[in-house]
Amino acid sequence: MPELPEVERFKNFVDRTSLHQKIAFAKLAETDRLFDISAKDLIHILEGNEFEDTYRHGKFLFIRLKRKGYLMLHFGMTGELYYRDPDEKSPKVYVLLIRFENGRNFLFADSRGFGMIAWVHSIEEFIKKRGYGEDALLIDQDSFIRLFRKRRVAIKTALMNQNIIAGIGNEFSDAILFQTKIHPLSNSGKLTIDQFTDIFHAMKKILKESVSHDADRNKLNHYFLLNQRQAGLACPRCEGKTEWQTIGGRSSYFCPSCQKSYQ
DNA sequence: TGACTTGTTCAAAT
DNA sequence: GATTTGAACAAGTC
Repeated sequence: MPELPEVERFKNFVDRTSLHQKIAFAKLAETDRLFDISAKDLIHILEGNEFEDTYRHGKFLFIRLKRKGYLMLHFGMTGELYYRDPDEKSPKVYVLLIRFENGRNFLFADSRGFGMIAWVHSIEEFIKKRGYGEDALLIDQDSFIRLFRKRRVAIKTALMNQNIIAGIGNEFSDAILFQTKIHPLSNSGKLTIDQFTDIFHAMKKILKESVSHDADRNKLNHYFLLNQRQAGLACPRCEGKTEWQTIGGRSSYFCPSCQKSYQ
């Protein structure tokens, strides 16, 4: 599922394929996932325009347009990008199709429809208005600790809350907490400065490494619970076995023997 | 057949 | 007002 590293991969994909080409035409499927602008206005803005540059904040991708603002894409659970020749096989169902003047198609597909498309005038304004936290790769240690110390929810729930920090989802939160031997149900406010410091460094390390491997999960097999997510697995660190529990409305996997809970 | 999965938002509760 | 909780959404997999 697209968390921060996958969105970084989409950003690199756009950089590699789609910048500085004139948009011949744009087509938007009927969708209720378009925000802050009408389909007609968005298409009007896109046609004749060019992608100039890209930015990522948490799980949001912003594509700066040569003329007027940014196209914002959020990938939900199943969002994907394609850049294809017209005669190349490409998904039949898509949310947004952009044809460049060179004849190639840029496609945003999203089979489960949890993604989002918007047009924004300013990235800062968008983030502020919706209350998203700082990006997980950019936040500094002191701010990180200050934010999490005052929360009274499960540490996993806090890590996944995009309004505290942006970019961590269900799978990375489990992997980070396994690394630090902290039970996902631990009360965030009850952890020590040392524990927050550990979580902070584990988070940066896993995210950076994942980004450097283009979000290829197969290259991150040494991070337990990132790819193998099921109950009853042998813990690589102790004699324990993984357990499943719903935390913050999401499936969580952890080792109850070596991940200690702090309440 | 149906339980389970994901990220985000929203409304209700505290 | 701030924070927390949990339901809702779609559709693919097992």
